[in-house]
Amino acid sequence: MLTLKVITENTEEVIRRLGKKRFDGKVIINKVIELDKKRRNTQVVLDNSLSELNALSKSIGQLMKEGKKEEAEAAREKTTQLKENNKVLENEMREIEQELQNILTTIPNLPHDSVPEGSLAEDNLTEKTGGVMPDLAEDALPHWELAKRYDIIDFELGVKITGAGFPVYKGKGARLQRALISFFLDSAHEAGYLEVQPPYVVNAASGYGTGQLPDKEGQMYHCNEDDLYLIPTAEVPVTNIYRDVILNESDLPVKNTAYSACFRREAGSYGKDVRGLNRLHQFDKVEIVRIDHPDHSYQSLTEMVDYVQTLVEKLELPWRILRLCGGDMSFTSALTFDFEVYAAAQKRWLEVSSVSNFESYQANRLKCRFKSGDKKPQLCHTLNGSALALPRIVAAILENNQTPQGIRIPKVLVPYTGFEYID
RNA sequence: GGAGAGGUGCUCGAGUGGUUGAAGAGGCACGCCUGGAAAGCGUGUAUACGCCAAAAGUGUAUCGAGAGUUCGAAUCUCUUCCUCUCCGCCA
Repeated sequence: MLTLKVITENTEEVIRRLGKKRFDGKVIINKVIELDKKRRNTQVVLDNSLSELNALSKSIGQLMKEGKKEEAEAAREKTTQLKENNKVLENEMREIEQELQNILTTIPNLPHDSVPEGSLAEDNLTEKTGGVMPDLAEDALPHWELAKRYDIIDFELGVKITGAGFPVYKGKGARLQRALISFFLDSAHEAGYLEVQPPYVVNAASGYGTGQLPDKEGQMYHCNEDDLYLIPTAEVPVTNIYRDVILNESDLPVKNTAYSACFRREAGSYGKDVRGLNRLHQFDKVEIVRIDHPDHSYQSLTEMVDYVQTLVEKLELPWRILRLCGGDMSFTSALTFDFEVYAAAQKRWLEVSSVSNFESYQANRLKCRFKSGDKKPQLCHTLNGSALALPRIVAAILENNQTPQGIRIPKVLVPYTGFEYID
């Protein structure tokens, strides 16, 4: 959520920058400013009125003590009207604040100045590429065929047990999953991230804190009985560790990593995008999260991107980094880099990581602040990135590393899998 | 699921209607003391939203949350959420 301060002090700039996100803010921003003005005015009147009532009450107490009954009685009568007046003002205030809040949650974050213009995937800027494109035979198989051939991932079985998008990993398939998780967690640990194991189910306040609610309500699985949500990413529980927290400036940057299963309803997805492992309702991911000082957050973002790059390099996959254009970025992000790896049989780039700086947008909802010395608390910046999401990594490994003697496991993973080939 | 207890500041903990934003202790910060440290002494130590050009200052709100009683609520009533203990069930 944008702060009122930013909106009221840099109105024109806010509207201009929102335009880059394909969000027409002219009307809505002016509405915010108007409401904010109304809110201030109402508060002045209300505060004065409350103040008067407080003073009156105090004097009544005093008068009673002194035994001046009549005077106290007179003062008491005066309070009646004040109280009625206050009630009206309080309701008005509440309505204004509610409306303001409702509007603010519909305004996306401002994109960073370096975000390219555009609204389509084609408008994303390729920042960097690396790795070697595999030279596959004409009859190379897509990963869902390979999964079947080697009997390592059973999509039909998942359909039977749960439904589409919930595959069952078996044998070396399951062990590969576990190997990747361990490899990613160990790497993050070495890079200085504190490992945490968060809950996979969160309350509404947490969903709201990171921005899944109310904007993306329909994307999360919801447990009606207990009013809890299955996490779509570990970002939600991990970032919410810092909800309503005031950190010391010296604690920054906070660096956390977590593995979790992720659950996404993916309503409306179809076709080749959801084939095989390309898009699942449940998948595994290791996430990195940082809470940082505003002056340092872009340095952190760079470090995180560099870190993720080391992962895809170690996995020997062809990769590229995209700087997302305004229209392709998430609602809450200020700057996002996507990592894609090439799946050579599908001949497609697959997104495996998204690394973002949310600046103070999430922190404002979370009320995640830091304090330096005796200065006023200030909003932190929050960042996160996948490091990495498993299914598409697995898809690319299967497709790119297919050989006549089986699927070759990247060297870095062999100590984790305990085997060199899936055969 | 059944029964009970409880939710106060960074922490512990007092507080059953009237300068209580909240005693006391601890912690922390700064200062004094010291050759240095400890001890000791002193001072300070919430957040949000306003007012003010700004600082100084000042108003309002906040003792889990919401509503109510009252001139006045941390204190009384109701609702609700959460935590803990015991029993039951159970990885």
